[in-house]
Amino acid sequence: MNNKELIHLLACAEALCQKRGVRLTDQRRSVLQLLCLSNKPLSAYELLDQMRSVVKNPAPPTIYRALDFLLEQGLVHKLESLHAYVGCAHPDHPHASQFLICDNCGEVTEVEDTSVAKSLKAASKAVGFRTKRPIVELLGTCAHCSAKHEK
Amino acid sequence: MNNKELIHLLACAEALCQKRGVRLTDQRRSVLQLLCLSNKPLSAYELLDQMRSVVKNPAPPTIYRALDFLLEQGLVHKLESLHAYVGCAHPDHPHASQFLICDNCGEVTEVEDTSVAKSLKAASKAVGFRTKRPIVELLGTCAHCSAKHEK
DNA sequence: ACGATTATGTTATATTGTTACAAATACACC
DNA sequence: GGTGTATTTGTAACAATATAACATAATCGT
Repeated sequence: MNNKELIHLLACAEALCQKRGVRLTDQRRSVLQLLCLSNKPLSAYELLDQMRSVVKNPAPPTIYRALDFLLEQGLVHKLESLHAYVGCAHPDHPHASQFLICDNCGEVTEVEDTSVAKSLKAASKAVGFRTKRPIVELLGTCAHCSAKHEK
Repeated sequence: MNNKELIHLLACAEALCQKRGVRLTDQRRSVLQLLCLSNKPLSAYELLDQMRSVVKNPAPPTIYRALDFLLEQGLVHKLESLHAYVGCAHPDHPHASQFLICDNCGEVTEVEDTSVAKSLKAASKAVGFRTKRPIVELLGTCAHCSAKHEK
């Protein structure tokens, strides 16, 4: 994400929190910012390292609390299969996304496929299951790496 | 899983490994057995505890190696969101499954929905992504717990 | 029987995440 | 503005999950 995008996203996050009556404190904003500036998912402890340039002696709870908040507000996502976190690409509307995770270059793409969402809904409805949090992470090879490997 | 089912599943696993020229050793079989007998997912360390009744001094690698093998052979699945493992319900054919995980009672149901598989395939194909391992875990409330809660 | 491969034993350590309690800050209300 | 309350942050210890490294043992093909 470039600088202009970051500024827009932070403004968006700010507005969202204001509207909801929750506080986007300095620490929370910093964590969000670090995630958005990174071009790859960051683990909690990578975030912890990077936070040293922002606060004096960050400890694990510092990060996990900020992450908990941001996850609740839908501003970041957790990638369960990587134990890592990414900034949400579309924080302005609630959504169930899917993640395409390239195990070659590490690139992660967030997509929102309505057809996937629909079929998941149908499958769970068929057995009376009420989904609160759908986790969809596809591990594989991105287009770029596939092409490169075939050369 | 009841005893008869377990015997069938172990025989099936045995045959599969034979066919593939890989070894289903005592330890591996024990881990598979423990997972299949459990009515809920087990963490690696729960397995480790239970293995004490089978081998003298099991250490983490004992379990993780067995799990690695069983995962490779498709005999067990890992639930990324729970850090836990379950015996595969249909080991005899390769498949991409989805898991419905009840966060109330802990029940996990493995389903194989072709419509979900298809839409995931379409979504990834659209961006040139080649999926090797699809992870689909729906966290929510199972039918039984939903009904109970409404009473 | 021999050498090579595969599996296991053992110790230590890395990584990820939580608990518990104290101090500080922000907020609502008077 | 002061006061009590709720929220956020600081800090230390620890729990849970997973891997590394290297030694020993079992198995397999020849």
